[in-house]
Amino acid sequence: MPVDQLSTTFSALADPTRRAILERLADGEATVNELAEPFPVTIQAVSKHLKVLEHAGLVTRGRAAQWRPARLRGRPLEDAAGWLARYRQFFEASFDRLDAHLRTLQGERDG
Amino acid sequence: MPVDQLSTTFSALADPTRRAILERLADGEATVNELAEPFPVTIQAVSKHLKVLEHAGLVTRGRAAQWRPARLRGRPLEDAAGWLARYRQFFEASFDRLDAHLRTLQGERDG
DNA sequence: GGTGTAGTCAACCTACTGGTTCATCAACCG
DNA sequence: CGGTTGATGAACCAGTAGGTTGACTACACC
Repeated sequence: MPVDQLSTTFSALADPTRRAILERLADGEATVNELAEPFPVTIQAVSKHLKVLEHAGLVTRGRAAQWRPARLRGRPLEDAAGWLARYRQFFEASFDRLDAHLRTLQGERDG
Repeated sequence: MPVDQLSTTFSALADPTRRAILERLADGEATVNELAEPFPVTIQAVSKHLKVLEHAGLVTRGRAAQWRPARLRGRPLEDAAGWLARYRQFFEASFDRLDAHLRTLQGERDG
């Protein structure tokens, strides 16, 4: 029974169609029809997915004439990434190195 | 219909009990009874959660006498974090500014 | 071999999910 | 006004998820 924000977020991300929708929205806002185009499901199904994403705070909806463009909101993604970041020590090589590199860069700039 | 790895991972993370189990396992391996102790559910339910986590590749099980200790595996978490990292630009706070700053620096250098 | 402890299997129940179809609302356009 | 386009609402359905209880397997120890 997912009620907390993090559960809602991860749950929303657990569907490939919804992740694809978010990927599309990363390029800018889009209408339901535009979003539905690549998928072999009905518009209504996509509309439902958008409801889920909206409920999770991952998208907001605008209103322009008869269109209700969806726009990405990153906040919950940031929280999810924050939760995952606590397990960095269990990740293997590459990310660690990237992170170390970023820290080094930052250190050079700030120090 | 979550069949891909990422969907399986996010789906596994979408349950607060399972996330708590992972948090516990970050401190080292534990038996089913130890893992079940904090939760108001039966051992069987926790056993099921472990099955889900195992199926998602997030834990492996050992075998010592009648115990089957669970151990955290970070790999899928890394993949999930990798997916989320693509949305860094949509995060508001520090990372965003750092990123923008880095881009600016690079632009100055390259342009 | 019998008893206690750790854990899983199986059957079952309720609730939710992702999808459908059909109907409806809202806004533009001729 | 009437038709068309964009999108949602509602009812329904099959499958899955998370939980339970009860029975069972596996190992340890006397």
